[in-house]
Amino acid sequence: MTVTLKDVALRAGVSRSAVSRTFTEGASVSAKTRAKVEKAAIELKYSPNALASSLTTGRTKLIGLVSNNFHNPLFLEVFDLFTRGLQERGLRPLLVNLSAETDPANSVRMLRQYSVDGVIVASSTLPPSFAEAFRDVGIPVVHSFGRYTSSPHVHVVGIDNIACGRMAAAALVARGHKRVAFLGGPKGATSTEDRARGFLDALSAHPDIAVSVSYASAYSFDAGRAEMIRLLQDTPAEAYFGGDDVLSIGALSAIHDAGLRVPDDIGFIGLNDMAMARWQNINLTTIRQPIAEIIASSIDLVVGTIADPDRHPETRLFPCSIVERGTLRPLP
Amino acid sequence: MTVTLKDVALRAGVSRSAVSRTFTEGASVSAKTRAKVEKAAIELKYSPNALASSLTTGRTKLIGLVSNNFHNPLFLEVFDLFTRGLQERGLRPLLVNLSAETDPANSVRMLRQYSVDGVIVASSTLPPSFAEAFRDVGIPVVHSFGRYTSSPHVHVVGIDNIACGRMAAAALVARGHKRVAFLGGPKGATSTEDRARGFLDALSAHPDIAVSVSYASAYSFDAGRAEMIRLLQDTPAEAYFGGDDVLSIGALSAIHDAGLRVPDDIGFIGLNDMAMARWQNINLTTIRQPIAEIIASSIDLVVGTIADPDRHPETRLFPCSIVERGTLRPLP
DNA sequence: CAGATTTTTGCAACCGGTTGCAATTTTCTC
DNA sequence: GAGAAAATTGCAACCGGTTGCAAAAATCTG
Repeated sequence: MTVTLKDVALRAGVSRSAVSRTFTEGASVSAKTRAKVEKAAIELKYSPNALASSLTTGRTKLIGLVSNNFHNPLFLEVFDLFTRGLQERGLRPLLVNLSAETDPANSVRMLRQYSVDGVIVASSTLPPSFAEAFRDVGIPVVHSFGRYTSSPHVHVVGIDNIACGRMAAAALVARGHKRVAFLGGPKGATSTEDRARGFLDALSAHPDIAVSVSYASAYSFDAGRAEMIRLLQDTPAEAYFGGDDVLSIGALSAIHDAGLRVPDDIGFIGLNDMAMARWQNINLTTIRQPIAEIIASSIDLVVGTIADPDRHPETRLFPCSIVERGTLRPLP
Repeated sequence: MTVTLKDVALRAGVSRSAVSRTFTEGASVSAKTRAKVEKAAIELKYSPNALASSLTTGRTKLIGLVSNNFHNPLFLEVFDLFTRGLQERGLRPLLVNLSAETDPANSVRMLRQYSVDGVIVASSTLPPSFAEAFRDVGIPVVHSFGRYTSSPHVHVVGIDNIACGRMAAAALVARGHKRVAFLGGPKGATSTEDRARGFLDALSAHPDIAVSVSYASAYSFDAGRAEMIRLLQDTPAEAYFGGDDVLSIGALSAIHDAGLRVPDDIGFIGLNDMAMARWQNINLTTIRQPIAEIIASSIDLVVGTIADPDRHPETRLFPCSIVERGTLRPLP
């Protein structure tokens, strides 16, 4: 059924090595044999078996793409960019959906069985130890959207969440709000922890401003809405920094339903700038995370690490910026 | 660096075959050797190379998941369900992002090189010929969200788009609307063509109702909004059937911005019932497409076809139903 | 055109597994 | 405990490729 090297070799009247060589970049083949082989290959519709060759070359061109964010619309953009970026370099994404799993053991085993050349962990909630589990078994790995550490054990590409927290605080302070709050994502998420830290840190310099913090159970519309509904039962703050965009959108829906107006009664700033944030019916003021750059850089890094496995772990943080839209009142 | 069968065999003091057999379901190994092998395997952290074994078994457990819908939030749900469903059966999704490509040649070549056991084409816009290209080279394939044909050449799992068009028409008719319209997705998309057909077909029985049709350039917020803005320059219809949910949400934003109220001034019904449709700030009346069933059935079918490649092509259509929310006035 | 150089080629071993077969060991039967 | 049946085991060939090496062919040199 399947056409192999041998079939092509037979038909072309050459050795199997000759066939292999015509399909190997930079191998030594005369124009004459190459022609014969290519002719035979086309006639037989031959296409080389990438997995068989991986056995000797040690390269599968398979990249494990591991994520646990299959409910945040931002991640559709992330998967789009990752898959396209990988494909452009001739790499194939093997997708792993972690769901609620946080133990790397299964993913590591599975991706090792498939001899992936490298792994990209795309998650803003998993701890650094997750990606480290891949490094521990010698698989090049980069953690995208991961947490910064001063002495990283694996490559991390993302944003400075602490700085983002500060940036959000500054934006609210600049607008003269006296009661502000952080409505974070799930409490254990590294990104939420860091954003909270930066936010509180920046506000500690403003003793006249009242600050509060609470957490939604997930980076999701429903969780953001539920938490905001809870907050509205008491006296809410004047302005909120939402843990991310989708959660903020959920919170805003609760605010509208309560008959309050945005940004007059309550201001909101999100984080991510996902495509939906600029939809005219959402129009969310937010902190833009440059995901295209993060992803391109992650791919670069994993490719580089495949080429040089001893490469020193690196942290690449990209600057974020505020995108002014309609959920935060203008600067005075 | 990597631990192989031989290393384990050596350490356990048995033959390579014995090691292979302990890791093969249902092979003949004594409890004693199995114990020795497992001990050695654990000590060496051995895990079998799935690709090497695929060479002899002819099974990679790799499934190509091909899609061109990386901008429609519905497809995040689709990818989530597919990846989880495949993983549960021990299958690994190799993701292919078609972007704007509509020629199957590249995907076919690539997925053949990786010896995928089967392919799932997840797209409501690609023509049947796309999936057929896989069947032509002997790869089991199912087209999810594909177009129904009476004598299919490949498996198709999805909904009856023509019936959905009729259902939408009936919903608008039942509400007494006299000027209705279909605001479709991209003109070439099979799903849009069929929905338009069903819609128009059902309305042809109502000569007193004025019908019009137009097309957005994509199943996207921006395209839906742009087309609606165009429509609002003239006299718009009283009620619209939107090609899908995300496009409908875009159209609704234009309607709101024009100062018109929904559903009083203009009614809207979408299609898909993606997660966002039930967000309280969207609250879209829509036709629910049972994606979980479609996906589970697609996986069943591809697995079944891998087991029996001569299986006759099958079309499985799932019933849709209207989900009443806030964008269509209640039945009189 | 002979001899030296370079390029091309095929052989054979190998990558990490699986599997049919025959030999060996274990278990069963009486 | 002997003989037959069943279970286990290792050998060796194979899956579809790649690659070092030496032989063969082509090209260059004077």
